[in-house]
Amino acid sequence: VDTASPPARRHQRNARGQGARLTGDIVSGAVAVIEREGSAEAVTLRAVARQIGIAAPSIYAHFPDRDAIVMAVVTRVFGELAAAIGYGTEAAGPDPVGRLVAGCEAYVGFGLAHPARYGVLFSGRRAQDYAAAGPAARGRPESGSEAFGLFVSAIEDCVSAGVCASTDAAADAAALWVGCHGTVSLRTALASRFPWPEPGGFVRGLALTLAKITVTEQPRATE
Amino acid sequence: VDTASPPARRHQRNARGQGARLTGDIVSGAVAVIEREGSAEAVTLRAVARQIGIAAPSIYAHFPDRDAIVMAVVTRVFGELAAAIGYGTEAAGPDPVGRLVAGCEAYVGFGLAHPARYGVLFSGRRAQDYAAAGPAARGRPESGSEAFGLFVSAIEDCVSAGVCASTDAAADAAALWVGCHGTVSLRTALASRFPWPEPGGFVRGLALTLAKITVTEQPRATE
DNA sequence: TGTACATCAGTGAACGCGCGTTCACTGATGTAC
DNA sequence: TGTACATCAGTGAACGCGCGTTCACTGATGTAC
Repeated sequence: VDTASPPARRHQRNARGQGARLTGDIVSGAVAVIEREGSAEAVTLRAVARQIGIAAPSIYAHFPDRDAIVMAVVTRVFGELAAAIGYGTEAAGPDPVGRLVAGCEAYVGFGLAHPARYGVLFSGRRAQDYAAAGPAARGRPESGSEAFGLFVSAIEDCVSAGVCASTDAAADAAALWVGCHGTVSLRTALASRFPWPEPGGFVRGLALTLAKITVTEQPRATE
Repeated sequence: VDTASPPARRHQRNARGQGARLTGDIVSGAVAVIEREGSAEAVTLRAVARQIGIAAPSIYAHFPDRDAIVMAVVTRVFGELAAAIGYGTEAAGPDPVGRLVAGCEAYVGFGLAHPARYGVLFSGRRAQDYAAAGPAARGRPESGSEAFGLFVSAIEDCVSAGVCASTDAAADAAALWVGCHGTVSLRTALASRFPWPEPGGFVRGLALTLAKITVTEQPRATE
């Protein structure tokens, strides 16, 4: 592997008072390294510094150590994942079943489209602690719970609409999350070496089954 | 982390003609390192050598490089997993639904009991290739498929017994595998930071749902 | 308007470490004659 | 029964590398007087 790639281009010095911008650049550089190398192990201070064209010690003004960078990456990627789910859900229209299915498809779609980034969320033994307790997560209680909360409300909406037999939204949301995560994780790991059913229908079926949906086709509810 | 632990004890030299025994010891040592450090990243030639009390270069007589050791570990652990599933299934008795549920519980139980070992199976981007194509896997076609095959036959047995609505055993076995793997992976990653339902009932419900079981209590079929 | 100074943003060289890998080797054990 | 030799199982020192981290520093820019 061509690990020691040259320093791309020299990072342009930030203006006085704008030094904090480099913090974001470092996180972006770490994500770029992860995407290029395929794993969070590749996030070293020197690799990140090369990626964005700075000297390695410059990072210490922004992060106390390597783990803090990975922590910030986890927080950012959890945000991207939640945004992808939210976007997919909104694009699906008003039908709660359609929204739930679209949210799950968006989750799986994000994970399969960005396997390295997705993997960072669950690879580190302590990644989840970073996401919840790290300095970059100030203001938001638990990044991991954001995705879970979206699953819970999707199920609750279906229950309210009378198309879902769930009596414990939290438990069924956990099953839904397990299904979506398992799909991404297993397909990514075993890749093409396995005769997988096509993801589209598979995820839809998984979502409808695990969420205990009773009426799949919901004709325009009000109008 | 106390990485550089002392060499435990000196490995006793194998008798003439028994040099191949060290091959197995190296794999066992690698598994021990993984269990102790929690990740396959910790498997270095020197760490494994320290673990079993040999000099690092001695490994080259048995494995061409580091990756080959990890490959052999993956093959061994896939075997352990399949054995655990088989044992759980057999202990459940003759009822096909009970056997299917027990197999899933054994899968999840193995994964939660040995998270580091289980993680090796799916962590490396190429771990699955090792399991199928590596020299240590000679004679068995695809280690990963072993677990999958057990899921398929469990579903087929339920269909034969008339207690399962599955019309595509392979697709439903994939869903079952996704559910079991997702449970292990997500619970391991998020650990106690999340209000998980207790594993027992959760896995049972997941298995019955995903396998499309129609009759859960099967009174002694014949007798 | 000038000038000394503080601060900011970031650098370059160096340290000690564990790593994979190579090399020439050592010492025990079996075997041909 | 002896002895030279081949083989086996494994060693110890050394290499060059990328790493995290430290240290003293540089040069631009704003600010007090």
